[in-house]
Amino acid sequence: MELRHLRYFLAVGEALNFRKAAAQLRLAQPALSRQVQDLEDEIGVDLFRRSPRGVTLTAEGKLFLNEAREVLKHADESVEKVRALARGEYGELHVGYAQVHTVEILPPALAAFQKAVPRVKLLLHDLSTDELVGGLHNATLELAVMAQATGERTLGIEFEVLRTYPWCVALTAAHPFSQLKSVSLEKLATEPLIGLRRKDYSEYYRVLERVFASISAKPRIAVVCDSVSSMITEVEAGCGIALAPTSFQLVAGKRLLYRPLTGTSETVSVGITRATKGDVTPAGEKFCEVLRQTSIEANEARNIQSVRSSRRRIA
Amino acid sequence: MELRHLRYFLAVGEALNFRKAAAQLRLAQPALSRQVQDLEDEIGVDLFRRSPRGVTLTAEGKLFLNEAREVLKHADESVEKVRALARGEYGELHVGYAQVHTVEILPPALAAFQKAVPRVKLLLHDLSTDELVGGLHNATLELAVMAQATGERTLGIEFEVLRTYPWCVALTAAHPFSQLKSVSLEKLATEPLIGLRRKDYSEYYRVLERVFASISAKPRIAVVCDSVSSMITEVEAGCGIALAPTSFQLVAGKRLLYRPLTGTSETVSVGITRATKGDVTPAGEKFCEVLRQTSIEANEARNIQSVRSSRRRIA
DNA sequence: TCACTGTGATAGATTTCGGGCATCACAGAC
DNA sequence: GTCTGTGATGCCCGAAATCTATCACAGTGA
Repeated sequence: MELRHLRYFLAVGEALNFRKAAAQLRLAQPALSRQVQDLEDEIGVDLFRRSPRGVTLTAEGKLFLNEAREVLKHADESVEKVRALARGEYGELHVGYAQVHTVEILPPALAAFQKAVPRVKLLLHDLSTDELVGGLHNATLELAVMAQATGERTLGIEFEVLRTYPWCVALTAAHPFSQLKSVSLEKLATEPLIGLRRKDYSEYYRVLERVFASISAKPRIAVVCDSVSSMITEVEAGCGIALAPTSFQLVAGKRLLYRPLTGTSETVSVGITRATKGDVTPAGEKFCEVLRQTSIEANEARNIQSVRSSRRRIA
Repeated sequence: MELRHLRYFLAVGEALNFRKAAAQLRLAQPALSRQVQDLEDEIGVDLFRRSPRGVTLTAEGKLFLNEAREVLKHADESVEKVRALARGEYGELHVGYAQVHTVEILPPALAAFQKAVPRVKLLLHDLSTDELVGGLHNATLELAVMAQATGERTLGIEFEVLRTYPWCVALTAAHPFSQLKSVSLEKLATEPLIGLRRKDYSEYYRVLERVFASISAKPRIAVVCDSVSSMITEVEAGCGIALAPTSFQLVAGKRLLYRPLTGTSETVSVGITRATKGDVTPAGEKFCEVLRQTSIEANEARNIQSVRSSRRRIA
């Protein structure tokens, strides 16, 4: 049995007339008769009652008509799915992300992506930097949206900047630095800091040590936190101040105050990370495109805003 | 696209080797390669990555492998269903029945039928005699298990006896007739009877009048009931006695007493009723066969019992 | 009553295409 | 290097799907 048999049977079953069905199929009537007969022979059941006045479906024919319709539909849908997968409009997409660095980038991208390709199931994995890199290496993750990682583990890893955040100092109104317009690196070096656990946030330490090395100092970590949310709590509780990228503000919001850090041009680059020879699916490429697009749009919106505020300052 | 393409693709996708897959399909390798290429061309997506060392599935290929498997399974199952329908092992079967007359016949038949052909969905319709005959005529019902109907409406209706029940008199211990071993027709004619509504039980009246006509009498119906259950209640309440087939005992049980009716050889025949030119499906025929078989078995069991009880009487 | 119409089936010719054979090109293994 | 095993390609044959022409049948209508 071939799909041809089902297509032909379906046409006859719907037209209840071999000649008309044959015309619809752009086929001569005898060919159609023959194929339908072959089908009946093969399944060993009469599907039609034939008479010189036309055909009617038997009970078996009625059942098989629905079945044939479904099988053909199933086959069509299967092909469509594969084509959609190839176009990046269907399938699953595993994307890792770093919570703190992506609060600004990810939400609009997700919204735009779901609108553009609703049939792609986007599976988000909130992981630490090390886990993200690991996931990309072992292909658990296709892409990651995160701060740029450095060091040996990034061999075979590609990074594409979407946005950069300068570093700032997070503190409470009670802290003396809150009186300053900005905090210099030298001043910061004298302060006990709230830091993150080295095990999960090795990148944070890498930056911290690089920045302080530029003034031949070492950071004094007074409290070690295992997550950004506890870091916020610690700072809020007045246990110390924290060095963080400005994206931090979007997470902590008005719970804390923020001051620019001077004395370094170090920034945090946030963007798309992927394995160099990890195969990114069409859906993955599409998601990258959406990320780029929404990032550009967000940057433009921010620039317009900053132009406006500078105008206000001028005025 | 034909099922052949799916079968071939499936073989290659599972073997991940064209030559081995071709051997399994009892086909030369080039033919298989060609067909799979045709499939890929048609859907416009590469399903395999080919190399001189073998083949691997692409992501699209993996998806389509499952789809192909399902479509082929779907097609197979469709054919199997139609064949099962033709064998009477699948489908729906609408059977009407008369509650009172079939308490002995139907339950064992249903059990045996469900065991024999579990994939047939048997739909039972508890209806009055007139509704049953109507259902057979308009093909709502394929078969009915009921007491034999007579009169004009049974034109084009066939009946096959499964069992006969003599008539008896149902009464309470308080009634004087309860002292009798049996009740003669003449005695019954003097009694006010509990009857059924003529509208729904025309057959009952036909019999009643025929029986009493044999002694040139007319039945005195004191109370008219619209169902057998209310008839039982009326008799139980002492409002009168009722003429009923002995199958009645199986419904009313020990709530009432029963005495044989003498003076008539009239019996109620219960069996299979069908429309003469109504097409009975294989499943319907199968159900008839089960009805006959279980009826025979039940009759044999009853005969053995009656032999035993007569032996007891002799002893 | 008899030609006419429309039905599906059948017979034989034709064409299409699925499949077989021989062979090629390639990449590891030895 | 040779050998082995992989899939692809070119060419041919034959099965089978299709086409044309025709038949057989049963209503319809003049």
